[in-house]
Amino acid sequence: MTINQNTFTGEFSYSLDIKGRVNIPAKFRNVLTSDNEQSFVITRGMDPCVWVYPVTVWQSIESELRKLSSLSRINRSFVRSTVRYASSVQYDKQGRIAITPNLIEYAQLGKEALIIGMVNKIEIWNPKLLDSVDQESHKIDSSEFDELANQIIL
Amino acid sequence: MTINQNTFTGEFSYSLDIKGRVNIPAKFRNVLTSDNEQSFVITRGMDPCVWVYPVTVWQSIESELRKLSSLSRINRSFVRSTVRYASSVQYDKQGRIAITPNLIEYAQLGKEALIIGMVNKIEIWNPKLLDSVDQESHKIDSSEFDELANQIIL
DNA sequence: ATAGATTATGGGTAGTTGTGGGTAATTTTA
DNA sequence: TAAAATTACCCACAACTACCCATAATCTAT
Repeated sequence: MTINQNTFTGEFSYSLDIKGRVNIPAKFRNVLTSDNEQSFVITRGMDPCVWVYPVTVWQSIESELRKLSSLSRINRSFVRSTVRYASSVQYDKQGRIAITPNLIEYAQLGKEALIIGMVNKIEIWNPKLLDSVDQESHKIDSSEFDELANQIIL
Repeated sequence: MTINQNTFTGEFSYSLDIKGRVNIPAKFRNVLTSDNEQSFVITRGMDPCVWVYPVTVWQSIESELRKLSSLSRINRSFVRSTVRYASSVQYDKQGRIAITPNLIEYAQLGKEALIIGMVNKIEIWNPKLLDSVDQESHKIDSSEFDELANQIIL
């Protein structure tokens, strides 16, 4: 067991079945710490995709949110939009979680589901949608992109 | 005389077998520190080849990525594109790692695999592809090499 | 130079993983 | 309250992967 706990990388093409279930890649399940009790929190991503957090990671996000004063209007609206669509799900014996219709619609998920490890969380995408979002942002941000790459990648 | 740890130099012609496995040269395995637990992280190179990092080296990249807040669109897109094709692999008793179909396709790997030490990481090339990329870039780069000369002394 | 160890390559097998679908329990709706 | 829909839990199977052993080529040391 070599990888960091609760850390996700890599890309997987899986399918969303008729009941709205997707498999969580075995590699991801295997690095999930046991205190998560096979459960994730799924919610809307900032991009049009589904975000999947280990519950323990989500809990630490919640405690950050708690620190934000509700006096500020922006804070209230940020907290609301973050928490509103979040729900906790446990994967079944085959390693699948059920995505709520709400989120399926939001991420425009069809049969194909692209699952991407994003270090501290997992994203579930409609592959075609990701393509277009990707191209879009590459056009806009390429210089800032290079800057980040210079800082981080060896 | 001991060589630097986790430092790779030299070139090797190995073969990719039918199951998509390549041998990591013994010389490379022998300089890999034990805290890597015989594991590498493989991902897309900037050139059309496969990059192979010792896990410990990759982890330092990961911890930089963790600092980037997902509130920023550029950050999200940067993390995604960096981590998307990365996966951790452990070499077997014969010293081989399995290259994912994804990466085999990206690097256009056939039976021949050229393995090159790149100091802090390893590159796996289709030898013919490297030839053409090499010739291409020689035309372009000769002026930029002069610029590099200010930074590095050989 | 020769024996022994190491290294590169091939392939077999058992267990794991991804996917589909069935059935009973639970919730929702009329 | 009964019917309909949804959910939770179960089993089955094909494809894949991890792990094992075998062999030939290469290197090392005496």
